[in-house]
Amino acid sequence: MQKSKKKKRVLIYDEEGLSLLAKRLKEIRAEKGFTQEDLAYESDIALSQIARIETSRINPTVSTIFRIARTLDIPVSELFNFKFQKKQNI
Amino acid sequence: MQKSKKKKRVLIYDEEGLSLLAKRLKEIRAEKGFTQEDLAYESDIALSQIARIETSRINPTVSTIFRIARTLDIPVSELFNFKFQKKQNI
DNA sequence: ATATATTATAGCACTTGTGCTATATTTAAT
DNA sequence: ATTAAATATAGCACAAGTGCTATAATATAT
Repeated sequence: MQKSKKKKRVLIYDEEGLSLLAKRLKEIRAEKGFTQEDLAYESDIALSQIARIETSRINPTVSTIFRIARTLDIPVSELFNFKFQKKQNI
Repeated sequence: MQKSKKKKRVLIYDEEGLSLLAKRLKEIRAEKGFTQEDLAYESDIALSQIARIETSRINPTVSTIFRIARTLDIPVSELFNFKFQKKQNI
């Protein structure tokens, strides 16, 4: 390589998983009759953050998901109750 | 307040959930016969990161967990197959 | 006991998650 | 059609996740 293109570090971002999680959260939240604002308020999570998760625009931490699960009063595994279809692209 | 003590922002950190996840990962990884290094290498995740997760010293993102689940060839929900005992302390 | 393998810690740089606030967009009610 | 409610976006500051590298501590073999 002539100009040693500085390799930009790519962090982990699992698009498929994130959008499946988003979908699952939207579903369950609706079932439970929570608005995003309800969930945000009762979980003490920013409303913008809830929206970001449900539109899979961020890669939340597990603690955020834990807190959501606690508020919705469901096992965490419920939110991850899906199957990957694709091979992961790193 | 005299000196308006600037309130430090406290981010979400679910200790109980994180240590349950750590335990679950350790178990499953052992069952599958992976060392931390195996898992790190095959998942393309830093070894130090795997260790940090298994000692619950960090709060990983869901994509990291997704990638681990993919490598271990298990449903993500397997890693979250536990129940909270405590009320969350915010 | 002593190598060897495995796991745990540490520090740094870089990237990104999160909270906050405000605003725009979409959806639902009337 | 208007209004109101709900959801989506945006930008900033700050905290923290991640990769990398090196080293320490612990467990396992021999």
